[in-house]
Amino acid sequence: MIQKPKGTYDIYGDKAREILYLKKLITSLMDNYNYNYVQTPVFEASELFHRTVGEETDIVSKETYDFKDRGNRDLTLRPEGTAGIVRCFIENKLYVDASPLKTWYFGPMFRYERPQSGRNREFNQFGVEVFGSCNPMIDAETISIVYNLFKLLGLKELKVNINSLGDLESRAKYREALLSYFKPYLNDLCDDCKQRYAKNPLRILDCKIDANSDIMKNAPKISDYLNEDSKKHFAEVQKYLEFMGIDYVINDNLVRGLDYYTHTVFEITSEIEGFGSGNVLGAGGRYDNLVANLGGPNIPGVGFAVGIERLLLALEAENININQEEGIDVYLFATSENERDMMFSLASILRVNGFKTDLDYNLRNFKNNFKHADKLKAKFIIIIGADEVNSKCLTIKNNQTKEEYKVEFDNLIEFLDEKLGDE
RNA sequence: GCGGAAUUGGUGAAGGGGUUAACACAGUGGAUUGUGGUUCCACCAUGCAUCGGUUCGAAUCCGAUAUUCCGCCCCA
Repeated sequence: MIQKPKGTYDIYGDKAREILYLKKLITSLMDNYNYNYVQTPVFEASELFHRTVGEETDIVSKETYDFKDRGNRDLTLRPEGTAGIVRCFIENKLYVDASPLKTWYFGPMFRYERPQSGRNREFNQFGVEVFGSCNPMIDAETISIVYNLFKLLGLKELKVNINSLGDLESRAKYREALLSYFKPYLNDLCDDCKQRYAKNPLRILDCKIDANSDIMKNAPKISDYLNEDSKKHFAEVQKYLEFMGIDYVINDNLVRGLDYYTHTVFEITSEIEGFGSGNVLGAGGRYDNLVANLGGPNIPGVGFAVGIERLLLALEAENININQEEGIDVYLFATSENERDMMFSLASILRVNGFKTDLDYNLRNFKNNFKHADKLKAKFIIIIGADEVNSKCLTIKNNQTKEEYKVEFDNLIEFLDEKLGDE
C-alpha cells in the first residue's frame, strides 16, 4: 500500500470545508483592504531562496526540498512566500504601477522538517507583501490585517509582539555591540549560540536555552542602538497600532529567523494553555533592502505570513467551529427504474435554477432514501413515482415539518423559491 | 539533526503465542407492499502497518523499515 509522503496530509471532509471557509473570509477581508491576489510558482530557482531567506538560516541550510529537473536546473519547492512574490515584483516590473503595490497570496509551502503538532512538511500559508512605501502606516496596517483576521474568526487568546531591528546603520552598530559584549562569555553560551556568534549574532537573543541567564538579560538592547530615523519610525508604528486599538507588547529579543528584516518585526502568538512551540500563528515585518538585494530597484517592502494549519489548531483549541456544513435544498428519488430518467432531468432543472440539489443514484428503498436525505440535511424531498409521472403533479415533502405538498410540474420552481426564500 | 509513544475492517476499539479475530457505530439487504428515522434478523477483517526471524503454531515474542502522534532545535 502506497502511503502519503511523511509530513503531508490529505484535505477532505470537514477540513476541506474549513479551509475553503478561511479562504473565502480572507478573500473578502483582503478585498476590504484593497490588496491584490498574486499567485507565483510553487518551485523557484534554488538560488532565489539562498539570496532572500539567507544562506545561514535553518530554513535554507537544512529544510529545503531541492531537486534537479530533467533540464538539470537547480530548483527548490518554496519554503516561504516572500521570495517568490519579490521575484515576481521585480521580473514583471510591477513597480511601474501604482505605489504602494499591495499583494496577498495563499498556498502551499514546503519544509523538510520532523513533523509534529502544527508542523507539516507541506503546509499552507496566507500572506501579504506591500511594496513601495516607507510609511509606518503600512507596518501597522499589515499587523492589523493579521490581528483583525484572528479577531473576526473569534480568537481571544492572542498576543501581539513587536520589535524594531532598525535600518542598516542601526543594525550594524548593534551587531558590533553584541559581538563585543558576548566575546568574553563565548564559552558560557550553548553550542548553537557559538555558531550564531560567528554567523548572525542577533539570533543569539532568540536562544531558548540561555534565555534566562544573566548574560542574556544584561545584553545590549536594540532599542539603545536605533538612530533617530529608526526610533521615529518605530514610534509611529506604535502610534498607529494604538489608533486601531491593537494591544501589543514590545519584545526586545524578537529578531526573527529570516535574514531580510529591517525596522519593524512582529509575531502574533496564541496564548492558549498547552499550545507549545507551534504557537506563532502569524509573523512578519519590514524588509527595506530585499528588493534591491535581489537586483531590483531600491524599493521598500513589508509583509507577513500566517500558518493556516496552526490557525485551524488555534480555532479548535478555543472551541471555535468554522465548519459551515449547510445541507442541500432538495433531494430527489424515484420509486422504480421507470421514473429515474425523470428524476435525473428534474434534478438538472433544479440545479440550473440555483437550488442545491442531490439525488438517489443507487435506487435505494424508501427507508434508505429518507435516511440518506437526512444525512444530506435536505430541506425538501421530491418523490417521483408512476402516479407523479401520470398526473404531472409532484409530491414534495418538507423534511423539517414533514408536511407534504402536491405541486404542478410547471409550478415547481416558483413553489421552492417561495418556500426556501423565507430563510 | 535528537528523543518518547503508537499502528488491529469504512470508524471507535477488545484480544499479550493455539485454529471461526469480541463488541459497538456506520454501510447493505430483509421483516415492511408509496412515507422512513423505533425494533428485530442477515451480511460486512482468509486478516491485525510492511518485510524478515523464533516456533509444531504468531495479531500476540524478536529485529529492521515505513507512517502517525508528541517533545527538543527551528519555524508559520
